[in-house]
Amino acid sequence: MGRQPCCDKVGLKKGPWTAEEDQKLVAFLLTHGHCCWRVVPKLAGLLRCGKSCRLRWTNYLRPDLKRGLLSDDEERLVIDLHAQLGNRWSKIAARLPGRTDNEIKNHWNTHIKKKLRKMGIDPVTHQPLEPPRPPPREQDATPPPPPPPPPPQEIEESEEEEQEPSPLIEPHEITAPPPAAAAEAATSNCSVSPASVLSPSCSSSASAASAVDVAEWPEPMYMFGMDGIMDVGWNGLISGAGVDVDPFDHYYHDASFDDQDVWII
DNA sequence: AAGTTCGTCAACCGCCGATAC
DNA sequence: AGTATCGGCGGTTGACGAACT
Repeated sequence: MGRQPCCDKVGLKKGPWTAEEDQKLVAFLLTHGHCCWRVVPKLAGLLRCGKSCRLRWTNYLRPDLKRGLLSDDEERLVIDLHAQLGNRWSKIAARLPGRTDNEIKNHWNTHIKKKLRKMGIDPVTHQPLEPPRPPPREQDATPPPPPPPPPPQEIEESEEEEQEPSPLIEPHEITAPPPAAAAEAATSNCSVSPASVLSPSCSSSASAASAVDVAEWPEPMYMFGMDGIMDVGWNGLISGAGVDVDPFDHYYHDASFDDQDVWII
């Protein structure tokens, strides 16, 4: 006999989260924290499985999350860490406070990977790509496979554990901004007011989740002042003028992107 | 203006190690 | 000791908006 199932998968909602669901989850977690995700949806009054709640919280609702594009420094760090760690996004995310593995993974797949390819860098091996081959003749229709790429430089696990991880805020440390303060925070930064400190206990009843009036809770995208932050992006990075740090400058020092986002060497 | 293609990203899926029973 | 679930992770999907034709 093992543990109880996470969820019965029957009658559970899937797909995009609604504002009301977000409100319920945030209200519950900010009030109670979480001891096990399985009971969170039940206590919070959500028709979701615990796994879905955990994902929503860690990837979107967590108050310590940064939103917006990665900064130049963050991007460079992601590239460096990826060269060392490979697709271990959670390890990479641990080095970037306020960023999630999902966010970094998406950014890598949609932005960085493309840029590296344009530069002739293999995003997997971080080595120069093979130059484009001439059309194959009949004789070499089946060329020998290329030699296997060298494995990415691995960071020693022991060394990694010795290093101090980025101080992400634990659920029991999260402070809940009062709705009014949250609205104010939306215009400044993602800092939250130390109005209350959470306990990880989940012994209280679900009724306490209604302590935060749903009708007064701000829109989740704005509740922590997430949007509009760090909207720097590649335009500032590649335009040339006034660029101090280029994540790729250790690949090609005499190259840049033009206005059409085309790599110029 | 309408249709199509492309880019982005939130969310799901499935696997794995740890662990409760 | 064996079994089944939890929590976490990485890969993938699909909805949606923007850009293009």
